[in-house]
Amino acid sequence: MRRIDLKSRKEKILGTIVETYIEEAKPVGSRTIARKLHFKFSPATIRNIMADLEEEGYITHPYTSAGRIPTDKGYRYYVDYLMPEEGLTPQEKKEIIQEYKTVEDISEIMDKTSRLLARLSEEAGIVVYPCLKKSRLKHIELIDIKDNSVLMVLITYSGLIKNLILRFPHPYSRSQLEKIGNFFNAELEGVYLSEICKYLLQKRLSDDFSVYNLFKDAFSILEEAFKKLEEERFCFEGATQIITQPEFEDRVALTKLLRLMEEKRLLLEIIAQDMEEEGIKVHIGEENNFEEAKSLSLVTTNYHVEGNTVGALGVVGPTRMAYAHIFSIVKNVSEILENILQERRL
Amino acid sequence: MRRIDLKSRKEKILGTIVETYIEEAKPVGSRTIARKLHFKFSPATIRNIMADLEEEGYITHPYTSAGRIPTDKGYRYYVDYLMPEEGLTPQEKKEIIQEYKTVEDISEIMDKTSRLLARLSEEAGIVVYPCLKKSRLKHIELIDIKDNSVLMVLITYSGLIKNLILRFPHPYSRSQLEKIGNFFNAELEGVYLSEICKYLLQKRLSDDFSVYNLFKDAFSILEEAFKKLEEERFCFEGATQIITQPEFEDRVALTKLLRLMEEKRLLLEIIAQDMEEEGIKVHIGEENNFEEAKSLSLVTTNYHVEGNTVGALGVVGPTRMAYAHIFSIVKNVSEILENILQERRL
DNA sequence: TTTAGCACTCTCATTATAAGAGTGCTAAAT
DNA sequence: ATTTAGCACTCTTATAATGAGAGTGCTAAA
Repeated sequence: MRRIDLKSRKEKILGTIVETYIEEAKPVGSRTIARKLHFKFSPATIRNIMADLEEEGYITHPYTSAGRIPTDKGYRYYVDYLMPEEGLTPQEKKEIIQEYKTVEDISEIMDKTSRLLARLSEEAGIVVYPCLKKSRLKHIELIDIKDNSVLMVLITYSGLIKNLILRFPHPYSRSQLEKIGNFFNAELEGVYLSEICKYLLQKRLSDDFSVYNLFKDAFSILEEAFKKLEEERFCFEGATQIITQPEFEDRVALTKLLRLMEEKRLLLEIIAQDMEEEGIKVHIGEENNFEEAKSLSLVTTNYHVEGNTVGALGVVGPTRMAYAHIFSIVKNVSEILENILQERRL
Repeated sequence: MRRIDLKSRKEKILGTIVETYIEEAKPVGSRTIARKLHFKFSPATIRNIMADLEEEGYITHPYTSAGRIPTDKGYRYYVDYLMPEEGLTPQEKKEIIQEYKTVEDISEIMDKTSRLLARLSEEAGIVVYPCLKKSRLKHIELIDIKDNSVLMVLITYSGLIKNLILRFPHPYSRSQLEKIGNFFNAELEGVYLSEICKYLLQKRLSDDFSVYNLFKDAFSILEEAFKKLEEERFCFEGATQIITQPEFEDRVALTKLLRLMEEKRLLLEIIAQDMEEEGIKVHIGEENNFEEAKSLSLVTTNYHVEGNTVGALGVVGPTRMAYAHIFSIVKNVSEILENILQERRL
């Protein structure tokens, strides 16, 4: 949405309404605004301006004579043009450092990140695991575990480690496995995981048949295993605390929200769509395509390792959320997450 | 608690009160009971008996003249002596099969199990990961990943696979790693993971010094890594749906519950304590040691692989929960989980 | 020992009432 | 041409009052 020319006085009042409503969760009256603006305008003047803002669709009345609350359009204008840039408090920064102090494996990092987002924002936090497909292979190890089963350990340059169990139609001897493993490592090192199958298929036509023949009848097994890497995993934390917000005292709103919590995949879809686009994105209420999410807002961003977008994270809550603060939380947490992942790359 | 001699008429009435209250969530009156018992007794008779039951502490009044609700003692008696043995409906059995149809790695199994418990019981489900310490080592693989870092893959006979990253004070060559790996596999195969450190320490005094010397300065690293295996991981699902139960409309009760949900570790503690004891355990309300859990009940059981208790699972909800049904859910799900884990062992 | 009858208690839903917050409009002030 | 004060009006919310209903406990009869 382009910036509409709201004269600065109007903007100040809209901003005050939005911020006050975010804080207090109840309709904002003209007197309150006058006070917040140090009586630069009288309540009567403010009422006139509010009538204009309402006509233009930035705010509404819940009933004839209550204060005003922002509409989605109002929040959108606030987020795009009025929102101040906020930083985190030293306290919050300390909390982040503290949380990440003892992390080891990736699922722990994801867990802690989503908890952090939830706790700092006092809404729900969601984090999508770094996606393997966009990482380059550093090393493959094949370990014979039983009969026809082989454990394949994939290690990527981005520091991700993934175990896959392959069930072949017939057993391989240890020396055969070693041969295949060496072949894989020689041929596939540096290749993006998403490309591996394609790459192997091409090899079929190439020179080194002796090893390829060893596993070519098991190719479909490999293909299927690599498909597993496509699945997006994610963490979601804080559902319970967003339920206690006053907007969900209403039984209908609550039921909708609960359905969404059960079907978290819908949220994943929203957040995954954003992944391709750089920067922090905000989705406000009705802007969301899913019926269940139309009373919610999301603040999301993607995160990178070695310059590649590998995942996304964000905060989910009612449309009445502390956008400025949450913007800053999402920004900071994603940056710190990037640093941590960066340090772990191989 | 021993069976107190409640004459069978009393028992019938207590059972009816418990079951009706579980279903309806509101105090049960004498007329309702009379109807449920096909007017074998008049409401007046039932009132007399209820007065006795109340005096003995099995039921209470919320206020002078409402119906009765069971006390924790009442629920306890019901669970111990009155509860019928219920099975699952074919529908439910189908749902379980369906859920487990496509499972691959252990975290997926745990995830699905907790979701299953939550969905079937309409309460919250909790599952503790199989504990590695109680598994015997089948194979160790050491993979050089970067500078001083080595990936250690532990494979157990129970089919669990665990990756640990070891950061050594100095780098090892590939051939050194292989030597150490071979040594480990030769010496440690079949040893319980909890015993490995102790076992290696004993080796210090033994004959084969040449390999032991290679890593003995890194022993503390190993020790620390193995300590990681002690941590209990778990899944918890369904918190949102137990919040909607009428008992949590009260703001105070809700707050307590939310704190518990944030600090899920408390639940873990309860469930982990039960692990040592065989069979299905029921904890009712005040029986729980934690303040926050005193209005909740847990139905838990442990599960086994190869005869060893390796984990636990259960259902958490308000004291007014469908004990008979949930008992059956916990029993069936744990059995099926055991089968699945059993099939995966190596 | 069981049951019918009845007075009594307490909740819950409904209604009435008053206080309060906030608006919109009009007319005066700047 | 704006801005503001004043005021009537609207709608919510809290509180109290009321009555119906559910269910009890007790007494006395079956």
